[in-house]
Amino acid sequence: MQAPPQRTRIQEKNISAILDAALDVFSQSGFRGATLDQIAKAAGLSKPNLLYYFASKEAIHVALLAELLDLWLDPLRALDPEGDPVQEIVDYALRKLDMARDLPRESRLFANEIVQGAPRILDKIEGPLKELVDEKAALITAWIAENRLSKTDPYHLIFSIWATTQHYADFDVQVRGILRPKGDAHFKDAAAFLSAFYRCAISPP
Amino acid sequence: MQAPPQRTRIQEKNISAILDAALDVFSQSGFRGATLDQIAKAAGLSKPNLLYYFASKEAIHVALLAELLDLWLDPLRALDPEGDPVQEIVDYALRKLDMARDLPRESRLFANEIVQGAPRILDKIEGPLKELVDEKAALITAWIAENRLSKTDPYHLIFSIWATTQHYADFDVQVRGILRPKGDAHFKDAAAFLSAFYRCAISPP
Amino acid sequence: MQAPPQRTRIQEKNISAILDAALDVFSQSGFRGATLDQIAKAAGLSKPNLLYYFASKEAIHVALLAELLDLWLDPLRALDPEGDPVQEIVDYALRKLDMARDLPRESRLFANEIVQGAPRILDKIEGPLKELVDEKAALITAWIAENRLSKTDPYHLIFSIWATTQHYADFDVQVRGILRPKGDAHFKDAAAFLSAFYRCAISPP
Amino acid sequence: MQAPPQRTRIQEKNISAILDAALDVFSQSGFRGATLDQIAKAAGLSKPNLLYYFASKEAIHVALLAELLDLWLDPLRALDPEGDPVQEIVDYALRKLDMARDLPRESRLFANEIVQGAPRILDKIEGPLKELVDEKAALITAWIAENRLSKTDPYHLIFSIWATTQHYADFDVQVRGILRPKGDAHFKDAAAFLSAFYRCAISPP
DNA sequence: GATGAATGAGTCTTCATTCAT
DNA sequence: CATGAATGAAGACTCATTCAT
Repeated sequence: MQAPPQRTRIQEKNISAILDAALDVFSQSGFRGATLDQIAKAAGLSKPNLLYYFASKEAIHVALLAELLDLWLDPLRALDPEGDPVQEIVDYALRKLDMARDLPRESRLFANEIVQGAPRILDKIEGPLKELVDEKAALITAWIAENRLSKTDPYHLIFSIWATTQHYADFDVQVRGILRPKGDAHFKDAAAFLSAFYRCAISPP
Repeated sequence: MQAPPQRTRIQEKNISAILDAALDVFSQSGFRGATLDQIAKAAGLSKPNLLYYFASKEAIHVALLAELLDLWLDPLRALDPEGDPVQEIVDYALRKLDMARDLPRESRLFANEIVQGAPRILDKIEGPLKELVDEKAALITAWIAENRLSKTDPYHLIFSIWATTQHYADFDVQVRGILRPKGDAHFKDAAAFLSAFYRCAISPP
Repeated sequence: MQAPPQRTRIQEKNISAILDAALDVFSQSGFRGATLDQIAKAAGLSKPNLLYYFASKEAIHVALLAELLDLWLDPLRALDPEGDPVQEIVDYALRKLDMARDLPRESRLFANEIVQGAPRILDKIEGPLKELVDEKAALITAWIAENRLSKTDPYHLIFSIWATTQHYADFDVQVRGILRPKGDAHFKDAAAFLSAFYRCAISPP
Repeated sequence: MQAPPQRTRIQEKNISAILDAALDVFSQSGFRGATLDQIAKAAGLSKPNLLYYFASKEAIHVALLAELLDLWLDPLRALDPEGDPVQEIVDYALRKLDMARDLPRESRLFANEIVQGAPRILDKIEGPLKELVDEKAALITAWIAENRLSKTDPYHLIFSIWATTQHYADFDVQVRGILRPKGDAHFKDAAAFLSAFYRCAISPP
């Protein structure tokens, strides 16, 4: 195990600023659409100074994805074998919905990346993500075997939770365009909808 | 009102080739990531020839979106006031899933566009799309009022159908990465899952 | 065998202009020291137009080296097994000296490349060049065996001819600095010197 | 006249390290191709620290050339008016060959510089170098007048010695490419060749 | 209709040098 | 003495678009 590289306060601050700016820009424009100029401006740094901290545009993107993947998977990790199955899953969906509301940039960052074939994160998908999903799918399968959930495919259940919740971040502009002129209120409606929806769909007969 | 310009067979063929090539490229790389070179090569035409048929890169993209929007909304349009509500909605979801399987490029084209704020299609969203959704939401509301569907928010129901079905096209690489080494079989599983899911969630008590 | 790509007159002209400009610039500044701006200016073309004809700066350099290698080796190739050994070798040296006088840019191009480790031409050196030298060295060895030349190492003889003649191109500025204020007259002196020199050194006892 | 600034041991050591690193890098990549980063890394110092000791990249290069010029000319300086002319000249060539073998970096440093027009050392060439060569050429001329050497142009004789010996350092990669798979043995062969060669060419009739 | 040729405006990246401590 | 941080200037290369035929 390697000692964590000691970072000065300036480094800490600038790296943070860069990653935050990059999240802004990458999530809105995708990797190719984003420019270092935009990121530099958003971070309040000069372009070469960006490259003093990160070797390349791609390195920034990769660092960002790596940093956020954990955060992104936390709700699924929190699925508790000891909890009540129906409640656990509904809670999971609601937590994901909260993240879509509170961290839409992060959601769109991943959406952009994956829609375009995940060229910079495929290994993470086929590695740690698959492992985690396999583990939780096994848990759900066990719950079903114990008759504590209705019979459903655990993988597609998880996919549906991702889809229905991230939709509110990734397709935000469409959602708002259709629900106009409502404001953010729709997240409460969505929560009610999804809550009822999943409860009904997975409650054991 | 002007008569539609008479198109020769060559024009017809080339425009088709361009749009098909553009669909390939834009859906995979997004607007900014795509280059006219790629499109020209895929279409088997020279770059200036592309611009003979379309005024600009953006014009190709816009034409493509416009052309596909109708196709894309057909399943929703087909929601039949005269049909059986539950069956209609389940069928709608399944038709959308079929489209995700058979026309993933189209799905990703829209996904790319909307994730990045729909800069070239926002008017369509706030216009024709909103109208159509409003209409069908009213239909669903009516069905609920007649007690032929369980009480749910019609807008979020529609969003959830979009999300859960398009997910299999837009996040295809992630789905496959997690379900590996299965092939395309997962679409059958998804159909079964979604069918049961929606039937359960919307059937009237 | 592939048909040679048909080139239009414009292509012919521009490619020539680029290669000639590149020879100017690369031979004077080396690969790293040369800039596309300089080459473009010398060729009377815009920088992107350069890259319309050659994929990259390196491609120009490689094309140039490839084009000139043949020319560069012609004098050695002309070493005639049927001729008089001493005369053949003296003539070879003199022809090389003529080339150093008439094509100093070409000489310096190779000098620059080889001094820095020949990163872009090593395969040519270890391939065609080595083969040609091996062949001619064998010829010299045969001549020696027939007692028509004095006993000398053929490889080092060839190296010495390269060195002594190309010196007048590669180290031109030094030669002129020392011989100042003479003009080009020194090439005649050099020819006399080398002629006598080699004749004496290789004539059979 | 000012007293030479007293240097601490640290300064002495660092300046040495910088010059040695610079020799490595400049001789391999030329002035433009070399970067301060490479030199700093090779010297084990930080980049700003380099510039504490030398005002600029160019200053390092100039210091290096100046430092080595003396060393480089020592063999010629050693040409002894009291010695035996033929032996003196053959020894000179052999000493130069030893230097090409033992100090190839130094040779390539000058080669790089001179091939590119000697922009940073032209004054040295036209000054001290020319003077020394003039002096030794006069010596050779005197020897010839005394009939102790064959009649040859002393300047071109000196050039040929430079050329044939430095060739083994400057064009090392080509020499090795052609003589492959021999190792360093070729220096012994070269010494034998040059020794016989010059002895024959300059011995009085 | 079609295309070879050309380019202006970017876009990422490098690098010698300076600043601040 | 030493270095982490920062940058202006330049450099290679890209690309949508235009020109000329």
